[in-house]
Amino acid sequence: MPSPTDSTAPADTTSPTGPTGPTGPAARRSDATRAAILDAARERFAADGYERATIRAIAKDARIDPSMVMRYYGSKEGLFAAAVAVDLRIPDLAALPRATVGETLVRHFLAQWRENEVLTALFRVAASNPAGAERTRGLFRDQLLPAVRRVCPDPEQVPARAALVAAQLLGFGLTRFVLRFPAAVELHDEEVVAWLGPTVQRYLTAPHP
Amino acid sequence: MPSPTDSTAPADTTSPTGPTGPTGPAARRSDATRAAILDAARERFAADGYERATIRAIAKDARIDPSMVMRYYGSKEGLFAAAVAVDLRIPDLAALPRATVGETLVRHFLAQWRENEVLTALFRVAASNPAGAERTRGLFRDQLLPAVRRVCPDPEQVPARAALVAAQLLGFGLTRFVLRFPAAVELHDEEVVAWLGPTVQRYLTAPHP
DNA sequence: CTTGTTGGCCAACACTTGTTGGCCATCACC
DNA sequence: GGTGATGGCCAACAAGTGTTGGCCAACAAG
Repeated sequence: MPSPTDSTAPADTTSPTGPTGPTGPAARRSDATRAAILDAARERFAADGYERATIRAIAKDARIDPSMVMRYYGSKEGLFAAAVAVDLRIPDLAALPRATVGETLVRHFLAQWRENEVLTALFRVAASNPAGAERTRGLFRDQLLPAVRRVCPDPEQVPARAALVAAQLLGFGLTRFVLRFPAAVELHDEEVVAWLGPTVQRYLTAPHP
Repeated sequence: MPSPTDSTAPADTTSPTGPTGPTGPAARRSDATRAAILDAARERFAADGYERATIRAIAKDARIDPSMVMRYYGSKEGLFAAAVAVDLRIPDLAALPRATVGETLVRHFLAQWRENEVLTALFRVAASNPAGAERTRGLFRDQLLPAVRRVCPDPEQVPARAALVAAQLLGFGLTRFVLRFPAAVELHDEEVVAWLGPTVQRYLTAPHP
């Protein structure tokens, strides 16, 4: 499986737009199309899940031919991998007042979930697609676990505490953004923070019961 | 959409096994096959989700012809509806010591989830299938909401508290049984009760923050 | 102007899906 | 024994899927 960042497109040996400027690698004419495909893919995966988000539908949304998707991303799996490359940008919990880590995390995840439909796409797919599930486990392992480690002194307890935090945050995201329980949708963000904040705080810092 | 209990099979006007006994409606010769189909369907839906759980695969598991599935359940949607008819059997929270409702609920859901793979099937499907999502909203509305109402005096707060409970319980079920985060799988049930019990207790009985 | 590369589309392939209709064996009942 | 319903399978259909290869226009380099 190709990494999320590389494409299966022909290697860019020579830059058609002249020498690469100092601002980054050469911008190709097709970059706009590539981005349009990724946007459409995220939207479709978030709305329909993996199987029903067809390449034809994604291509139609991006206003290009389905075969272009294959040329740029190799396969549907490659497209998915590229579309849901997520960086949670979890703040450094060790740099915060210890009593506020719970509330901070809840606020952060609410914001992330709302502004990035990629999370909805990822979890919708993860529920019924092995590759998607593996991707979420990677997220947990590589991003949440290290963050929790910064706030929990006993390394032995880190996985359990991180799992509890994940269950709570992911559970609320699921009920609100994926399953769309009306009661979860209608809660104000401040209420959510007030309820979930202390829970996450306890999972992170309370002594093992 | 047919109700979960009725099938699209030809109406049983005359009982082939003689007059109906006092133990219930006539047992038909095909009942074993019907049950085998439902079992196989639950297993496949739980393992693969809606789209990849093909009727052909389900029929193969049940050792019958795919066309039988159509005859007995009308369509794939009808089969799904029949396969994931779930009764959570939530205990009457008003009959319990008020301080134990949280722990009781957590224990109850852990048991339900483990012994009934139907929950895994339902939530796996719900994440990417509108009909499945609607089904989970019905579960929330018709089974969890009334249970919470029995323990919460203020009707105005019931939906929010129920949503929080659902988020926590469903979130853990998701991480352990659907996404299979190792850290969530390895937690002992008693640890889960010790951590989640107080959370659910607070969501149910603590004063509005 | 020629030439080679890049971006793009069209048409098709091979396969799987849900679904349907027809045919045959079995069994209860007259 | 006849007869009709019931349980079951086989073969096919139409639609939709991911994927592939070939063709064409635009444009930069020589």
